[in-house]
Amino acid sequence: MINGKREKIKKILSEPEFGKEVTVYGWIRTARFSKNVYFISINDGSCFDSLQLVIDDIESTPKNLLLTGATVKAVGKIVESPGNKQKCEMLVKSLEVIGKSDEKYPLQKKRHTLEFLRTMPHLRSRTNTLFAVFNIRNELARAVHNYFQNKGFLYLNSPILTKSDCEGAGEMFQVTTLKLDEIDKNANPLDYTKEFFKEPVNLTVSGQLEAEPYALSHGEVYTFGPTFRADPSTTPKHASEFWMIEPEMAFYDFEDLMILIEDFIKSVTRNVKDSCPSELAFFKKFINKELDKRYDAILNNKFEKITYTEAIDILRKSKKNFENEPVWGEDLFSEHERYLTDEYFKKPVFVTDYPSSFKAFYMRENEDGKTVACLDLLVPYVGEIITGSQREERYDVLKRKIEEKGMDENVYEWYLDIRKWGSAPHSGFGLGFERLIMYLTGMENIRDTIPYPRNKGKIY
RNA sequence: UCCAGCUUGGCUCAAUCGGCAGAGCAUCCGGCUGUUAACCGGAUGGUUGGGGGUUCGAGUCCCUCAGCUGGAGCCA
Repeated sequence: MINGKREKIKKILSEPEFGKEVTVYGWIRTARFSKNVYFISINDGSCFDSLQLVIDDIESTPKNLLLTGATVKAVGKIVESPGNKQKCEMLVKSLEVIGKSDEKYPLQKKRHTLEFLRTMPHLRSRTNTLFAVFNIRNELARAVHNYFQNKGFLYLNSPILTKSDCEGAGEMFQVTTLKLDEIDKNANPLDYTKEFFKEPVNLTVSGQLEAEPYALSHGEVYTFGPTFRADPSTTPKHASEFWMIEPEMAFYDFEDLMILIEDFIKSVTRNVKDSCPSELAFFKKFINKELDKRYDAILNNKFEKITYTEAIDILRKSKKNFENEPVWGEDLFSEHERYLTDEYFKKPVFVTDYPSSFKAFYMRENEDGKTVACLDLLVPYVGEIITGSQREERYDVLKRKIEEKGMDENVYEWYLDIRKWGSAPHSGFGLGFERLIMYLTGMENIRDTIPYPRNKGKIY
């Protein structure tokens, strides 16, 4: 028995029982050797902080095996530490290297660049930075589930393989069992009779359309799963495979939607702040000195609400020299969004009621006939993290919009059905999980918030 | 897809006008009475991303290819 006799470092550090002899297993982060005593910091994965092992009996300790990255088993007594960086440490009675390392081990104890670490996703989670990122990611996931579960939302597993394209949410990955070099590319239309599903199927770009029907049976639902977009972008904010949280709620109008989003973001942010103090202290020290301001911006502010029309007005009145002139009827550019969040408001901003011309067909048409009840939530430094809207629940209006946008009505028959029978006002939004992680950790590249990132031209 | 920048020991970076490729860390050896990403002394380690060109001489200039990074667009 190993695990049954193993004490986790998290428990030792959080509730130390001085004088107790325990057995720990872990990986060497740093080792410091002086004449009469060795210090080894080990991490066992149970928490961000390491345990310091103090070795007095240096005669029988194989110093040359105590390399960064090696796995050790240590038995010893937990004592108060005279050093000021930790409150307790282990006086080692016996130490055994059970998994060797060597001089080729690529991780040094000094800082590496994140680009270098990206080349080794199988090892980088052993570094402080990535270790902390994935702890935050886990806490945030827990917080998301807790939030919706406590509110009685149904966790819906929307399909990964799907026929729907969510109308231009992004480029799709087509899934096929056919051998690409055996396909008759000249056939028009392509012959799908030999295809597995007998028709084209893609990886999902959004679970929203599939979630809406469940909102009209279960009232309040949310999805939380992987999403795939074959966009050619390789920007720090885009990944080909990322996770989205997509709640859909019946009997929520646009105002209800904004209240929920603000409460939700504040709740999960508070949760991360309270449960990951060691990680956040680390990020503040090494990644982003102004991390506190980001938490302040969310926790101690009412989110700003402006309409798209007001946003255009603010931008046009600003003295800022934009490369792209803000014009009503055209979408906001990145530089415009950045100005609003980073310079003008310096806190999260809802930009609402965009012109329907460049927004999706399912967004509910406003009384003016020109704009729709939609929102983007913009946050400082990261930009857009949420898109949401009240959904068009009126059968006739939705049908008209589908026609106007030149979409194939047959494909959306099922989607129209839920407006035909028992329709109800409903709203929903999509949150890019990794973008929130970026905001809450200060990490500047989405590839450093995903265990195994995927991008155009690169599958790590 | 477009634009810009970068590529030098295992890692992070220097190298002035085109003139002897260098430092810190890692590793190894030695030292140090409790260290904190320890410290002190020494050693090992290089076809300067690949290919081509200009030049007496190229890390440095030119062409080309590749990879990476950033920006734009698109989006979450």
